[in-house]
Amino acid sequence: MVCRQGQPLFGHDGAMNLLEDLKWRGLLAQSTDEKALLDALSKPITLYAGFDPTASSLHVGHLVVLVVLRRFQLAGHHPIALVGGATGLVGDPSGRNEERSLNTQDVVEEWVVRIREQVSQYLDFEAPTNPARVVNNLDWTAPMSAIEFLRDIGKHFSVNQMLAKESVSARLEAGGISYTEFSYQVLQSLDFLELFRRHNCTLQIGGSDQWGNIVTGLDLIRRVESGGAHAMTVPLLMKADGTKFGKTAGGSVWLDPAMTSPYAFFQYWLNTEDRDVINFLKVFSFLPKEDIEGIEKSHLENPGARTAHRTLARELTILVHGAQDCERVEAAARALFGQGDLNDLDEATLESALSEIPRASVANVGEIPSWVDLVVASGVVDSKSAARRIVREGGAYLNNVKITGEDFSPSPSDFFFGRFAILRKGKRDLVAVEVSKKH
RNA sequence: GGCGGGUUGCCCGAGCGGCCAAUGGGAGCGGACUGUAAAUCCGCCGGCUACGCCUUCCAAGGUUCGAAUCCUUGACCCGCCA
Repeated sequence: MVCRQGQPLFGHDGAMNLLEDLKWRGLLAQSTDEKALLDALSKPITLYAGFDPTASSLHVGHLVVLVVLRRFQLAGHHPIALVGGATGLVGDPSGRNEERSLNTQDVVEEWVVRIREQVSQYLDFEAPTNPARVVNNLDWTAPMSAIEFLRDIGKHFSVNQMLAKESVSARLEAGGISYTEFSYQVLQSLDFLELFRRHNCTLQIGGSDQWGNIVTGLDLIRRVESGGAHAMTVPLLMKADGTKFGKTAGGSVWLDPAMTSPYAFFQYWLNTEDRDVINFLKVFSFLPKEDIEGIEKSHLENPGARTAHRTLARELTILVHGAQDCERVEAAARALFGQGDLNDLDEATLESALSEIPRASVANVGEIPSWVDLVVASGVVDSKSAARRIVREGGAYLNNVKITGEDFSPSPSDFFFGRFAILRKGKRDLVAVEVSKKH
């Protein structure tokens, strides 16, 4: 699994292949001296990327870096995923114009556990020559005393330079920064130094907003260990319309299936704008260049077929949720969304399709709440006012048939197999209504 | 510690005693057109037991027939000075 046939892993050519591929995918934003990096990569190196526990799950934005880490592993290098048990307690000022509110230690601890699990999913720990590692920076930060920190680490930092960092200066402009967040770059630098010492880790990768923090680490390594190391960042992904990637009305698209269902996840990618779809395939998929170019060609010839979108959705859902889930949610979408008549679906198909989407339960067919109440109960809309508005505006459906009347309620005969009905809000938001079994 | 400015709905941002559930923009939502795309156009966009009622403009008090708008106190933010 480590390399594609015919591709030399190492040596100048191997390193070249890796870098050229990253460039072609648009994954190279900045790096330290490219020749030096190329030289370094001609032998297996150890590299790392850090992920701070700022929520109980990572989201699709993190996936860019995770996937790059994996690309490096596939090319034979040793990846380390660092979970920021320490840095997560402090808060990175990068890219924020406001101080973060601190999370409690308990909460961060819990998130560390979950994120550790998540990052592990994308790396191979069984690889015979280059197994992955996961580390937690709390392990070397927590035992350090304040005096040690100030004398051994702090002494190597110039406040002048720290202030000049974009992440800090932006905040000084915007209104201020606490000493806590100001110190973040020191902690991150310490991580790089520590991994350099422990594992001879000589490359850190991250989002381009991390460039400042990363090169500060390089300085520290140079000063303390006279060591040479490298840095590389991936661009912050933007959508063609200039908005942030990975956000929906409901917030982030999470990797945790409990937070973003595999169905919603698949739909997110399927609904990618045309202008972005090829770009996203390059960034996220492991499909080789030739395949993506082929997809691009057929996409341009017949965009309506949405093959590129479908490929993207599939690749990503398989990567994050596995092939089985992908198949399930795709089948569900086909069944519910397809041109076919809902009446043609058999009970088992319908049941499994409906299990993928938001739902509302009904006690028995004797007393069925209104369409409005059901949609609110499912969580798909926030208030009855909003649900009523949708009915009024002609966006309300029962079993693919438009309904009118704000007080409309489904009747018993609307339930397939006496158990299921499907509500739709607008073009693509579906709600399953299930009659719960009698006790 | 002193002086000045600020805190408005998801975000930005008007309003400066009644005409305010509160202008405008963005986001979002529905419709039309399409391809479960984009752009465009139209409509919506606090809640509810809904042509009426209820709760909002940092918090708590107060003035007034009446306050987001005035006063007092407090919290937080910003700027200048020490």
